[in-house]
Amino acid sequence: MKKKITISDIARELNTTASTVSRALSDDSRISKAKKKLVWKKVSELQYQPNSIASALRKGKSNVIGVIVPTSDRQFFASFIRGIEEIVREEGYRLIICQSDEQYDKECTSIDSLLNIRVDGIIASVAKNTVDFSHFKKIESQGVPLVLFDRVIETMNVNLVYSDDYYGAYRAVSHLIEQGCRRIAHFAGKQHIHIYQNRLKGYLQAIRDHHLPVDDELIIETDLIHDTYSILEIGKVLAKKLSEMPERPDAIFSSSDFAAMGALQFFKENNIAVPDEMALVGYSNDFSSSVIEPSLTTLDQHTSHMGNEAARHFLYQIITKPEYFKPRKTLLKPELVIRNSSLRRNVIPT
Amino acid sequence: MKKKITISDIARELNTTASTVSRALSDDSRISKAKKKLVWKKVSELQYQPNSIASALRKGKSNVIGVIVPTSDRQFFASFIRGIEEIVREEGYRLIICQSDEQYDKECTSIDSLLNIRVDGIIASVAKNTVDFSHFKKIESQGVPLVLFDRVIETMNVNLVYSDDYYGAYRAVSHLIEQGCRRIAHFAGKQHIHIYQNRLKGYLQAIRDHHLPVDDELIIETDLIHDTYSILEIGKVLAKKLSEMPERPDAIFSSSDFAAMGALQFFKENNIAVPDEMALVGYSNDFSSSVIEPSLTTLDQHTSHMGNEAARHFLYQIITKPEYFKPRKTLLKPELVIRNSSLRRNVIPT
DNA sequence: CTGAAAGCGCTAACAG
DNA sequence: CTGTTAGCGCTTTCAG
Repeated sequence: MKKKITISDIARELNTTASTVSRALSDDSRISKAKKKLVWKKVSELQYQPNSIASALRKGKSNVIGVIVPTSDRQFFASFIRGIEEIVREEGYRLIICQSDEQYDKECTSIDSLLNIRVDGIIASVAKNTVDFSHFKKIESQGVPLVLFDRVIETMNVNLVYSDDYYGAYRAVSHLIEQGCRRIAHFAGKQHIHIYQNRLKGYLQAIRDHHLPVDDELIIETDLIHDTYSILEIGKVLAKKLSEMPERPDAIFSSSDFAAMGALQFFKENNIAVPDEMALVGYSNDFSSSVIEPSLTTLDQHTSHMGNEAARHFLYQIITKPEYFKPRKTLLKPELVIRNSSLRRNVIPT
Repeated sequence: MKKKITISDIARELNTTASTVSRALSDDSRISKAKKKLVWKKVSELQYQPNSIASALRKGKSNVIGVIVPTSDRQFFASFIRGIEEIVREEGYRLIICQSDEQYDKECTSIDSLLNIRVDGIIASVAKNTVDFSHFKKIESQGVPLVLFDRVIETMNVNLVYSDDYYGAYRAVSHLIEQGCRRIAHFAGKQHIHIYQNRLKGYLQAIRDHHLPVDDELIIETDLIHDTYSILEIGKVLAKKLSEMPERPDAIFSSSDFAAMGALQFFKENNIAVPDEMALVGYSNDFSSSVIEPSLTTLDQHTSHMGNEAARHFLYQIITKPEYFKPRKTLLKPELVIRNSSLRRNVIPT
């Protein structure tokens, strides 16, 4: 381990003091151009690396934002993160990403570590079975800006960025009805999670608004948060169940792309024509939904845009005096991407 | 912003000193059980958050590892990161993830920031058009442990974790030949990138070992690093080109899953039967490759295992005295996942 | 325009 | 078992 060279090393070589060097480095107006030149020269000569730990300690500001996601290996969260980065990078912030792996206790320890390293803010989506929110309250009480996204806690008075799941579901189901579907099943996620609740509500409302009967048998609540391949299997199992009903439904609105794709695979294997006998709509617009055949109609949540918004909320809170600050909520409209799995008029290419 | 409470606040309230509290918190054996109890109680009472910035400054150790990836929204990198996390989390390390977005200058600034915050190590995959490596040399010269993965720099004497691309390609092409293919095209990535070079070599060797002629026309070098949807398009264009050849090839080994899928889509649209008229093998085992139809044969690189290895290399370097340390290189064998796009004996399900 | 000095919060000799 | 002291590297008054 090389000896790290510091600001005072530079000062010594230049027969000046640490404070002068510090000021030169931060381009302070009170330092002469000449001196700055000298300092810069020495800096590169000695390969000086500023120590932001020391600076952070002194300034009480770390210039890092903590991001907590349930998992980073989903396109959804990955592009969300990218969306944050786009915005904050030019303001000089770095991200530190923590994965809760959908576990409450990992979520807690993540928050603790982030608080320990004195992040300037936290952007988070809550884990699937988190029901107690005291750890999030703690962030607030430490005076650290917090923005929640997607799986938000609506009762908390913090910045929120989320997608209008009610609207998305309503839009999806209306589309299916327009396509002539009359018995529409719904793969619903666990109802303690807000987004799934709202999607169910949207589904119900659309059915009712079109004067169709609601059949509880067609609403299947299941845990849609697992690794991709497992959800695919879940989709297959549910599809089988639906296909064996005496009065088989003619469409499924699934709260997960992957469950929809699993169902689609089941139907293909069992010669149930999609979309003609069974139309399908998924949720999230994962890349694979564009590639499966027939391609899957789904809802795009403009995730990287969500990330942008979350970042802006953070920046806004940072520049606002606490006494004037009011949390902002952004609700983004998802967009229905219509593909072949629901387009009855279309010929399905094989 | 609440006043942050410190170790000395606790000390004061307990009529003791900061050092005692510090020791109690680190569970030092020299502190009495009773005192520790008291300290712990106060800690939770006052909602004390340890300041790891201060601790890091003092100890010269941050307990964070910097990870630099070209992009995090690819399954490949996402699961790699997850693989690192699995291993280092229990050793108390956090990750800070930087995306170079395949840009040389972002890569440089990422390295600088990481060095500035005094990370304990850096794990990186190099950006697609990075040709100058001085920024990586700098990491070494600062005495910071470095491990390179996937797109490594073989000439650097650091820890390396990569996949045996030569083997993967050889295996893929041999498989195609076994399936009866005789004119096998290759979508090659840009040849200044090592992994693509090795895949081309593996392709060539397999062809030669089976006494087939090498036809340069069938080897198409193209930039395979873009966003997913673009590569799909590239695949379509290349497929068209191949399909118009007087002597049409009967198989493609693509260095990218997405290009292979694009080609597959083109062939389906143009009634060229896959795999019977045209067999396909991709690379990376992206989820979508299992879902497209016919499902795509591809090479799985066991990415999260790569992440595990990278993490272990880092930990090994950390515990080894610099004078005894020798960089380790791990070359992992990819696994051919045989699916329908190359299995001629199989019936293709529609 | 520059320097001296104090201190961010914690840890680790060293001393008792 | 506990306290004293110094200092990690930087920033920032305050003083000139």
